[in-house]
Amino acid sequence: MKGRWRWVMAVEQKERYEQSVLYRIRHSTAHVMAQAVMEMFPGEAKIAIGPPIADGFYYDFDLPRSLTPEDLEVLEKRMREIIAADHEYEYRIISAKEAKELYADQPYKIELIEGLELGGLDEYGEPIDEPPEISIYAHDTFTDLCRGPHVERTSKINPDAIKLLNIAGAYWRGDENRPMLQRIYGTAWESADDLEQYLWRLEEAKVRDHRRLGKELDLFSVSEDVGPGLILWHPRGGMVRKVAEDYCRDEHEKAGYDFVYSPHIGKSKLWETSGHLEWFEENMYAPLEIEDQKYYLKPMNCPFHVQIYKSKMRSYRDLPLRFAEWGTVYRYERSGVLHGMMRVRGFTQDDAHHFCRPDQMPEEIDRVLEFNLKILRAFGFENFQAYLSTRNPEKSAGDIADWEASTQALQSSLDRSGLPYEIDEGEAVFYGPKIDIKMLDALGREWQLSTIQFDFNLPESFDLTYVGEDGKEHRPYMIHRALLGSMERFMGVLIEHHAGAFPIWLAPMQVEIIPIADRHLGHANNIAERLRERGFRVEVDSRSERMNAKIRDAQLQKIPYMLVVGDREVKTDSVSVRLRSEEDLGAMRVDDFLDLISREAVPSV
RNA sequence: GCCAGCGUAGCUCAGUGGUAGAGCAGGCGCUUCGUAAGCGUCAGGCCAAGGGUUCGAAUCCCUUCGCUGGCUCCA
Repeated sequence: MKGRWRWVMAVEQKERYEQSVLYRIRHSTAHVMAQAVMEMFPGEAKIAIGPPIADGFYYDFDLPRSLTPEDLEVLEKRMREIIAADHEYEYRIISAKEAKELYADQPYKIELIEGLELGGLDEYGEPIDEPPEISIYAHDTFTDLCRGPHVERTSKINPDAIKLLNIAGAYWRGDENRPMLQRIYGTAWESADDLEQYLWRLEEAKVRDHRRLGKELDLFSVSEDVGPGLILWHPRGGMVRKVAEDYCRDEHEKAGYDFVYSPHIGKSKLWETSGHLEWFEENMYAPLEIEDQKYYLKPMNCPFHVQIYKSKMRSYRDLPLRFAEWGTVYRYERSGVLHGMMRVRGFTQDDAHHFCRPDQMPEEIDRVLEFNLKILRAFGFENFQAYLSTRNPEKSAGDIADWEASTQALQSSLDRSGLPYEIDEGEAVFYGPKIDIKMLDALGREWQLSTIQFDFNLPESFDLTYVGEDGKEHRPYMIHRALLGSMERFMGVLIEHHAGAFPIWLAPMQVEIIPIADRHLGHANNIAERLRERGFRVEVDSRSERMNAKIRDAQLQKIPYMLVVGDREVKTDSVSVRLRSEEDLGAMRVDDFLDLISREAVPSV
């Protein structure tokens, strides 16, 4: 549903889609919808573009008034009539002049035609290679500037397999300085069953939504009184985070990282030197005045780690140095972009900075990439998409030659890793190119977790040096990296990925002990104690409720193990094990259960 | 930030100009039960906030705050 669906799909998948019947159906349905909208506002509707997207299509319009949900029903009804009339889609290649006459009263179309005519810009305003050819597709009263392809006739669209979904604002050509258009999103499938399935999928996605699960499982909240985009971690969410962090810290230690800590604010001079005030100020909060000095809340941890590096002379023998910190940063994000835990204003990065000699750089990138994947896999992630972000000409510091060399270094490392990746042109941060690893959320939106960023600018601007074998000063290279990204976003993605049923080692509560009657409480507490001694997270449901109710509640809380204890279990020092999958493992001795959970409550490998 | 929609009890929601409701959750009793909700009872609300229209506003209008879906921007 996101505009960037084009990049979410792998290239081959995208090409296959563009040749599919479904693609033509959706494209044609978009035209039918546009016709219905034109009829609703005769002479007043201005049409923009209407392409197929991942699970449907959209069309952008400039209209005299705002559309309402009721309008969608009217439009949908009219669309079915148009479809039923079985109009043919007629293709024609026309000259630019002819096209301009045809769309004399359609300013957006005129702009598109001029783009094609003058210099090969496609409908998104992006450059294209092929020589542009202007073509139109017409059916019934509607003629669209369009390169197709379409179905032959409107009757190829199944009237029971289309649905208009929602209305949204969208800037013309994605530029916030240009007019805001009204976008109608719709979906179209080959069969009513497919549509049904798709709608069901949307409902399913809502069930996995981390904001809903966050409430239901009591993991986190956002308080209006604290402020938007500021997360409060509840005990259960906090436990998941603690376990995740503990694991990561241990792994970092094994991987040769040092742990550092840094403050939340720093003098303006620091941020001037680092370039943040030049390049990142719009994301930084207003400074605090302390004794006539301006201090800024940190949006990144790097300048502090750089200062630690600079605190003494470094020898080539000391490198690489790897400073890790779970550093909490604050960034101003525009109010409309905030989204649960996924997009917030204060977050804790599992951040680290590597300082190394130029000759160590390739190995250092290889290592961090490998370490990165290992960590993500431990949390049950298998499918991610890597991107190589290249220089943004309008937002970059330093020499172009350095940019090229470092981009090349990252790319070779990606090639060596065998990880599939795509190039994100112009998406780099101001100080260097980066490798990003992204995950999809429940609704198919992608979120960036890991980032590995090359930096040749901070070593320069802070004049970082090490003494080489030759006794002279040399400039180290620097890598910024965050693997989980931010604990907040990671938690959000983790919740959705597992639909709230965390892997056993991460589950905030691992075992619920369910005594059948009060006389079984003693045995229940005894078992709980034995499990706690072994480091497991256990609680006894001692409420005056029926066993069924206790099971239901534990099930809803997605607690991995429910241990039912009644007369039979007390007699034999055993427990009846029920899993959250609803599987009933039957009775087993407490010691056997301890073996079971010890085997299962571990990170994936 | 922009376009649109929404904001009623802790949660999910009904109420659309005439005395604020339900279910769940919570408190208190009773119940002691074998794999997804035992029964009863009590309490809980400045209807997001502020202003206006009206004899009368949860309901209509305006402003602000917050949330949701997009757009732009980003970990």
